[in-house]
Amino acid sequence: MSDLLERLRGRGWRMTAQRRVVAEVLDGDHVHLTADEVHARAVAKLPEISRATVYNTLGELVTLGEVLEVATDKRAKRYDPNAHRPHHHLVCAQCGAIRDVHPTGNPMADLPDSERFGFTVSDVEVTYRGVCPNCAAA
Amino acid sequence: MSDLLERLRGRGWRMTAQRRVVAEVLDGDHVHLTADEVHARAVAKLPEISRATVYNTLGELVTLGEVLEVATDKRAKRYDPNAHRPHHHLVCAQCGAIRDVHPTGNPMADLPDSERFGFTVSDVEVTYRGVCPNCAAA
DNA sequence: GCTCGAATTGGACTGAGTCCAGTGTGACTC
DNA sequence: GAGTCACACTGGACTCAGTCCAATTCGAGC
Ligand SMILES: [Mn+2]
Ligand SMILES: [Mn+2]
Ligand SMILES: [Zn+2]
Ligand SMILES: [Zn+2]
Repeated sequence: MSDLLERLRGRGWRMTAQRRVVAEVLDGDHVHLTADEVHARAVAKLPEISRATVYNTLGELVTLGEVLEVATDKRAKRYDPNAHRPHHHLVCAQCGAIRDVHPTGNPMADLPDSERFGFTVSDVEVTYRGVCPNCAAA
Repeated sequence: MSDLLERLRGRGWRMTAQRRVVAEVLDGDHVHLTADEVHARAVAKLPEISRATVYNTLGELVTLGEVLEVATDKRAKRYDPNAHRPHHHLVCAQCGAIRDVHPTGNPMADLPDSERFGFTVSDVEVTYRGVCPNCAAA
């Protein structure tokens, strides 16, 4: 994730301990944390970081296109650092576990003109739901 | 929508003025109201209906499978009376307008086993985003 | 090291939604 | 048509996610 910090510095981002910690927390694959989860993990590394700063930083990362907001459940937004490889999500309806998935085919092409109502369509978001192996075993 | 009331009565639903009004408000095509919008329209017909009752009734209709919850924007849930014809949504990124759409093809078939991580996948939700003709004109 | 504009802070605030104890009423019975 | 009572309704308090803001701190260029 230091390449992320590198990119951000290049874009004139002032580097602070708080921003570094938020970026560190958002590292890895299949990471989809809520803002409060990010805050909890950030506090473990930098005890006095505030909720407001976590929200500010997440908002900036989203604006910069480095992090995506995903709304897979109907509660808190989740923040997804995997912004550079387009993907969709597979969600466990029981425990909420989320995996990144890469379906074949192009759902955009599946929407005929007659179903576009004059909209200029620019984006598709696909969410698969099911039961994860863990929950199926229990 | 009186066929809806009929079905519900058949399932032992006690018929009250409040429930009738909520069902009336949720009539029509491309209807995707928030709970507070439903409440506002219900109040116009039955001034003293409470927010709690609107929430309760919407929750029951969802449980009974007569209404769907959709989370197209990241604010309030929306309630969709079009529960009996499967469909997806096309959302205007600017004004939030929502249309029901019926894409061709089956996105479920586009998720290979290797991308299922052992999940039992039962459902897919597709959201198209773009700009509606109204917003494009402005 | 200084300086100053940008970043951080915590606490108040908003909006969506839930919960609950007390009150009201639909539908069934006679 | 009145009586009953389980179920439904009410409004206000509460929770949770997120936003806002005035006062303070601090990174980085000089
Ligand atoms: Mn993801
Ligand atoms: Mn719909
Ligand atoms: Zn699970
Ligand atoms: Zn629009």
